[in-house]
Amino acid sequence: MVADKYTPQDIESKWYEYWIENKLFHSEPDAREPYTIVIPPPNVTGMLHMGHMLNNTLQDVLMRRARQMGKNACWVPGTDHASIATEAKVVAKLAAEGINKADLSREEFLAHAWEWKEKHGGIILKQLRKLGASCDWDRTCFTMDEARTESVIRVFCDLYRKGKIYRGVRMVNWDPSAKTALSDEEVIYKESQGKLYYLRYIVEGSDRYLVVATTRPETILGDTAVCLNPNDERYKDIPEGARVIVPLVGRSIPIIRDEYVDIEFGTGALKVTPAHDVNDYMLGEKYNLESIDIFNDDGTINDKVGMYVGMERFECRKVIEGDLQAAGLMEKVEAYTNNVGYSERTGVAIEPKLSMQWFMSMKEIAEPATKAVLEDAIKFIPAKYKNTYRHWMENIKDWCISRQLWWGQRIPAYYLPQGGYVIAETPEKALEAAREKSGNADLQLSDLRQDEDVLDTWFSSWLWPISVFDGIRNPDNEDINYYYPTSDLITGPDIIFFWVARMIMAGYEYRSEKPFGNVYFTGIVRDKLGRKMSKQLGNSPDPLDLIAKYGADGMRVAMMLSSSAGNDVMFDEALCEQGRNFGNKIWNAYRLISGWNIDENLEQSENNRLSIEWFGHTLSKAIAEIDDNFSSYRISEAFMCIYKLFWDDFSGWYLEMVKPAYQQPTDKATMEATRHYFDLLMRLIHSFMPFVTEEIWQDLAERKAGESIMYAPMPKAEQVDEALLARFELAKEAITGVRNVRKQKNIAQKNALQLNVITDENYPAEYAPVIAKICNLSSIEAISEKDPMADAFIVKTTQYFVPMGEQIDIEAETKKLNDELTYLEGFLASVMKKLSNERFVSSAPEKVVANERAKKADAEAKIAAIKERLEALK
RNA sequence: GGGAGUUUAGCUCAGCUGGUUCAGAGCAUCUGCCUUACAAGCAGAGGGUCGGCGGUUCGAAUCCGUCAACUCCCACCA
Repeated sequence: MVADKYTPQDIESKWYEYWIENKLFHSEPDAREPYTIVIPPPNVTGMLHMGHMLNNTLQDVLMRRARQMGKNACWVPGTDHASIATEAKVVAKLAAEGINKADLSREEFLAHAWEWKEKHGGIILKQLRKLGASCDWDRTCFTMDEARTESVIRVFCDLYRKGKIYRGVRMVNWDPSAKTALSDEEVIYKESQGKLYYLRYIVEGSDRYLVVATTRPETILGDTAVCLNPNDERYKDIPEGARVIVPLVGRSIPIIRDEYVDIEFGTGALKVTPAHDVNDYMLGEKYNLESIDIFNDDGTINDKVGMYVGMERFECRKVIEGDLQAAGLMEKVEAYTNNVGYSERTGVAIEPKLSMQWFMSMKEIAEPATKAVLEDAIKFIPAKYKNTYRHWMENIKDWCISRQLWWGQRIPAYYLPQGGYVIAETPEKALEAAREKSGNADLQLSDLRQDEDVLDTWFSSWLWPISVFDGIRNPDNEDINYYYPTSDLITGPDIIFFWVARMIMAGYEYRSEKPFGNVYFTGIVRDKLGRKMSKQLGNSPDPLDLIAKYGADGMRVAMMLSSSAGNDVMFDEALCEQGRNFGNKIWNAYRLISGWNIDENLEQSENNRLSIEWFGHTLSKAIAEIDDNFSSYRISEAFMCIYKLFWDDFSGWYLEMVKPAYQQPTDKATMEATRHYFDLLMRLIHSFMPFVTEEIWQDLAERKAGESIMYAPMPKAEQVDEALLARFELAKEAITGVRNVRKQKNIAQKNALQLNVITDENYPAEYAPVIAKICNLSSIEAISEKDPMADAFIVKTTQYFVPMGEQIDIEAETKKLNDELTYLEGFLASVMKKLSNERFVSSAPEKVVANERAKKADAEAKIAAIKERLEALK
C-alpha cells in the first residue's frame, strides 16, 4: 500500500539505492543486442547545471527504454580533466592562499591539482544520481586516469610515427591569462567597441608622411613594414624603395606594395606587424620581413624594443595614444566597432602570437569521417547539422594540440642534449630511442628533457567512445568488440567541432568504424525570456534545488515537455510543477484502484467488459504512436502521448467508467484487467519517471527480491480496431451532450436523468451502459417521435433528448439550431463547389474525391436531422 | 562578407509525401463545481487571415520567388 500523499522526496533515494544495491545498472557483454551510450564527460570539478539536466534526462530515457526493450544497455559515465578550466581553478585557489603558480615546481603544482580533483572531482557524478541516471557506475572513467592517459600517449606516438603530428613555429591563438596556446575552436569572436587610430609615419628623407590606420597602436613596437596597394593612385609618387619611420620608435622600415591591402579601408596604408597578426604574418613570410615579438607570455611588453617595458598591453595602448598625441604623430582617432577574439575559458582577449607548438594534420583523417555523416552511416538529429559539419570538415585546419599547462597529459617528446628529440610511450623507450638516435649508448634518462607542454583536453576526449572500453590499448578485448560502435550520442551542437567531429575521426582511424550510430543534438536551456542561463545574470536555477522541490521525476518531465532535438529549451519552473502534478495524478489514480474490493461472486458487467475492451485498443494505438515517435527521436512528443494516455484516456475515461459505486465491490476480472493496465502504463512511463513508477509497480504485485520495473518488458502494440474507437467517440460526444444539459440547467450529477434517442446507424447502442453510468441516467429509451418538451442535442445524425418535464426555451433552441444550420449549409456549399468543379473531380486522386462525397452526404444528413428538429419545435 | 535555421492561439511548440488528423497539443486564461483518488483536481468555454506580398495548382500553413524580423554557425579588412 502506498502513502496517502505523493511526496517524491520520500521515495526517490530509496529506489536509487535499491537499483544500485542490486546492480541493475551494470552491464556485461552477453548474447543480447547491446545498446551503448557514452556520457559526454562533464568537467571533473564542475557543478551540475540545467544543460546537464536536459542532456542526461534524454540519455536516461533512452537507456531505460532500451533496457525494457530487452537490449543489454550500457551507459558509461565519466569526467573530463578539462585541462585549462581546471588548471585555472587551481591557480585561482592557490592565489587566494597567497601561492603563486610560478613559484611552484611542476610536481608541486600537480600535487595541488590532484588534491583539488580528489576533493571536488566527481561531485557532479553524485549529483547525476539524484536525477535517477542509470549509469553503470562500475565503469566510471576519467580522461586522465591511467588507462585513458596511456591510450592518449599511445595515440600521440602512433600518429607521430604515421607523420600526422608535427612540431613547428606558427601563428597561434595565445591566451595571456592562462599563458597557453589555444585551438581555433577555443576562440570566441565578439563585437566590441574600439577605436581606429590614424598614425603618421614620416617618409624617410622627406617632409611628407603616410597616415596608417590601426586598432592596435601598441603594436607599432613590432612594425617591420608599411604596405600599400600597388594600384593606389594616392601613393603613386612614393618612390620604389622608400622607407618610413615608425612613430615614437624611430625605426626605419620599408614600404612594400601588395594587392592584399584594401584601398577602401582607412587610408589604404597598412602597418605590418608580422609577430602579432595572422595576415601580417603572411605578408612577412612573402616579403621576408623581420618579425619582432613585443609581448611577454602574460601580455605585457617585453624588452625587445626597450620602450614601455613591462607595461600591460591595454595600458600600453592608452599610454601610446597619449604619447602619439603629444608628439604630433596622431592624425585622428575614430570610434570603431570590430570583432575581437576572446578565450573561451578565461575570457581575455586573444593575442595572435608566433610560437613553437605541436600540430596534427587533419585533412586526411577527416575524409572518412566526412563521408560517414554525409552518407548517413552516422545520422545527425536534426539533420541540419550535417551542413555545418560538412563545411567545417571540408575546410579543416591543422589542430594545435599542445598547451602550455601542467594539468593534462604531458607530451611524450624527449629532447636530446645535443638537439633533436625522440617520441616514445615511456621514458624507458625514449631512452632507448635516444641512445640509438644519438649513437651514444651512455646516455642516461637524466640527460633527456621531456617537453614541458601537455595535450589539449580534446585530444583525450576524442578517444572517449574507444578508450572507455580500453579499445586503444587492447583493441581486441571483449568489451570493445561488444559495445562498440555505441548506439546514440546525446550532446550539444556547441561541441560539434571540438568533440563530435573528432570522435568520428578517431573512430575511423583506430577502429575503422564509426563511434556511434546517431547523434542527437540538444538545444541550449534558456530562461523563459529566452536568455541564455548564466551565472552573471543569476537566471540559472540550481537543478538540485528544483529536484528537492518537485522531485527528480518532476524535473525530468519538465525537461521532456519542451525539448525537441536541436531546439532550445525555454525553461520555466512551472514545467517542473506540471511534472510534479503528473506524478501526483499517477499516484492518486493508483490510490483509487488500490482501494477497490473484489467480490469473487460478482459477474462482470457489460459496462466493465466494454470499458476494458475499449481501453485495450486505445492503449495499443498510443503505444504504436509512441514507438513511432521514438523511432524518429521525437522524444518529447512520445512523452506527450503517454501523458495524455494516462491523464485523459486512462484516468479521465477508463477509471471513471469502471469505478465501482461508493463502497461497492468490483468483480475479479475487472480488477485484474485494471491492475494489468496499470502495470503496462507504469512500464510505459518508467523511462521518463523512473521513481514513481517503480514505487507503484513494486506495490502492484508480489515482487521477488531485486526485481525491478527497469527490466519489465516494454508493452507492445496489438491490432487496433479503429471502427470500435470511432464508435466510442460517438458515445463520448453523447456523454458530453448530457453534461452540457446538466450544466445549462444546473442539475447536479447525483440527480439521475432520463435520455431518449431516435436511434440510427450513428447511435452507439453497444455503449449505452457506459453512457448511462457516466451520465447517471435512470434509463436510455429508444423513441421515434421528437420530444419538444426535452433539451436536445445532435451527435453526427443522431438526435438525443433529455426530458425536462417542463417547457424548454423554444426560441433559444431554435436560434441555436438555425446557427448550426447556417454553418452546415455554408460548409455544404463549399463542398458542392469543389465537387461541381470538373477539374477537381478529374485531377484529384480518387480517395480525395470520395472523401468530399462522404463529406457531402454527411452534411446533408446532419442538415436533415436539424431541419427535422426545427420542424418539431414549431 | 558567406551559410543555415526560425516565424502557426497569450506562452512553448506539433503539423512527416500539397487534399477529413487541417487549422492542432500542452500550459495559461475565463466560467461553473470542495461530485468520497487527485482543487497538484473535475466539467465546460473562448482564442489564430499559419510573418507580409506575389506566383504555381482544381486545391497551399505545406511547393517556388521576394521582402521583413529574429536566432545560430563560419570567416576576421588593419
